[in-house]
Amino acid sequence: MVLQKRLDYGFHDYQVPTMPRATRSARKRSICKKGTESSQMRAFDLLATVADKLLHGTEGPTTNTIDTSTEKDRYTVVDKELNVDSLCKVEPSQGFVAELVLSGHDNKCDSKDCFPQHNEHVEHSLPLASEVTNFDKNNNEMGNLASEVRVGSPSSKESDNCELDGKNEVIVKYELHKTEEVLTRTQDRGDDSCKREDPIIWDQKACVLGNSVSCGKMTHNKQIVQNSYFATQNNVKVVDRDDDENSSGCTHPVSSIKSFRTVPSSRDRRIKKVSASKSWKVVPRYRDESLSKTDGVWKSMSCCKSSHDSCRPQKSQMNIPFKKRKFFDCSSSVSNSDGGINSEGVSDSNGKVAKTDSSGRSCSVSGHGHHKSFQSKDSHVKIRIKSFRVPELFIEIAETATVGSLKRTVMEAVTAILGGGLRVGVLLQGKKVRDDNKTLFQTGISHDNQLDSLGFALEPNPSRTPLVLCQEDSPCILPCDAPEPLTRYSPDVSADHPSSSNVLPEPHGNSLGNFIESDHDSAPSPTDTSNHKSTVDSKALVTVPAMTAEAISVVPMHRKSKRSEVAQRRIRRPFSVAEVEALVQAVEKLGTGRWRDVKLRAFDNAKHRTYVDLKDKWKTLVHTARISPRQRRGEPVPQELLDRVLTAHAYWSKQQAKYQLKRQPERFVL
DNA sequence: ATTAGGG
DNA sequence: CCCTAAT
Repeated sequence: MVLQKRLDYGFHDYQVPTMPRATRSARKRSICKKGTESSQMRAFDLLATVADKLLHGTEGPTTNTIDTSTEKDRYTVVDKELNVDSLCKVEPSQGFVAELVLSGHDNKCDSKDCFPQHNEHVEHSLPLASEVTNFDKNNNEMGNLASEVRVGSPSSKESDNCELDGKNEVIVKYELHKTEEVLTRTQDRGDDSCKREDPIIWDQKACVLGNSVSCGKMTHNKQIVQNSYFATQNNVKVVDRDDDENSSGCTHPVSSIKSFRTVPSSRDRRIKKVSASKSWKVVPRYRDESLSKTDGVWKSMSCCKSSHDSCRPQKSQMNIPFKKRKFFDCSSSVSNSDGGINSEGVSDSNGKVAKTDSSGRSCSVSGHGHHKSFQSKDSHVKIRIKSFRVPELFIEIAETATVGSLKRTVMEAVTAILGGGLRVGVLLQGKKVRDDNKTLFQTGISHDNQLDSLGFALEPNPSRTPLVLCQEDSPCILPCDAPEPLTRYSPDVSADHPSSSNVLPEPHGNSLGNFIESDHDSAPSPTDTSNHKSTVDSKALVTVPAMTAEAISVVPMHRKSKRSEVAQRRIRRPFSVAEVEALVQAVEKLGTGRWRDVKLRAFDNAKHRTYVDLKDKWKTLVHTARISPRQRRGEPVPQELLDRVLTAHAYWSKQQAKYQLKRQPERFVL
């Protein structure tokens, strides 16, 4: 057939190259495939939205903030699980819960009611996380609230003497941070001080940073929390997720959000694939440690460790009665136990939000009480997640790497995690919302309802990996799969040596398409690495940005299990003019329909360009050539090339048509 | 493994 | 770019 076809196209003389064929490895991404897709949508839309926000909000700032200097070679972000003291039952499992904070009102909450009874745990948020800014900016109302939180870092408001259930006395200091600051803070000193090279350390000691926060067992301690973090204990929603997986998360095994690009209207977002990556394992910590970032500093707190150490992965539910929780909600935040990520703040479109329930109640938030009037008409639910924490992430990078590369590396790692290594869970009133088919409204997640009790959790995709629980002391490390480092460069090699610093691949000789970049430029596509799973299973936790020439290696820390690769969407690599030129030239010669040959002829060295990519590029080139110049985006392609595209396309289309006509009769005959 | 198309 | 169906 093939040959026949080629002949038809007119390439009688065509010779099959001896070179290796470029193949696009099949990805095994979807462990859970089809069935799940459609079903997961609704609630998932929300999740997707969140994810998008997360990514967007994060990117810039996040990367920028990282400061290598403090770190040695390794940068570790560790996530601790949070626990509520008394409630401590909650075990952190692998999931991460987002903490939602209701925006704003808190300031006002003087009333004791507003505060959580229990200690709060402070969470340590990943720098990344970030706050989703922009969101709600438009709302004035929100704006106020939001601004309180974020803007004006310097300003801090304090509410003192709030007592929580009498147990704890909490002094809350609100500090407003600008988003940036928050992000920025990432590593700074705050971290340093608490930096855990050794997670363990953290547990025990409470780090006190900044002025105010001290961590420790919180139970009856007086704590000062800055920022919105205070809220919480009550709200803590424990996630049962862990083991639940069966029931819960697993429901849909999966999911990775297909694309993070968000559409403005988040609602339509769909999540498509399920990724199987289970790989991302978070290390469960049995300790309750939590870090909080308060002023930019991260603090860790440990709570009730002993009791909790029990390591029950399970479901710990909230001990707190619902009512109380609500109560507490005023304060606004919901925290989660595990801590994967915190998000703060959920608000509905009106700034009012969060308080809904509570509003009526105790929170004396000024004026915000319940103004239904504010509610959005469109019935859209707006959610603001201030920050997400990312699970433990280890990155190893050469000292010689630039800060910029580190930033990118971290960004990539985070993106990878978010994109495929984690799945998002939705918690409502402490319970996991498992039915993805329900609409938000049906679930109760509506603008005027319960936003305060809404939580998001980042959970590792269910992997088969056994969960390893950490022992107390060794909490750390662990369980994770051992994702292998992805290095795009030499995936295979690197796989074996996780720590190996990678390196640039040496440029190979070019073949025809020399101009085309060879792989090394290319970012590691998960695909590439994963393909060779034979070597090891690497999870692509991290991808290294292509542009960096520097050798970077990111290594996920835990490397034990082997297994699956994370299916991740390949990074986008726009075609350069040179590539377009090569493509056009090849197509002119070979015609359309012979993408493998085009690949071999012109892109043999560009491993990241598959024949499918070339075919797609041609498709887009044809489209581009047909639209007006002003509608074109990206790096402008010389008109001359576009003209050639049209010419070649027309020519080959005609050829193909001829071929078809010619064949038709034959078929009938047959 | 490739190709062709839709998304 | 991804995904699928059809080759």
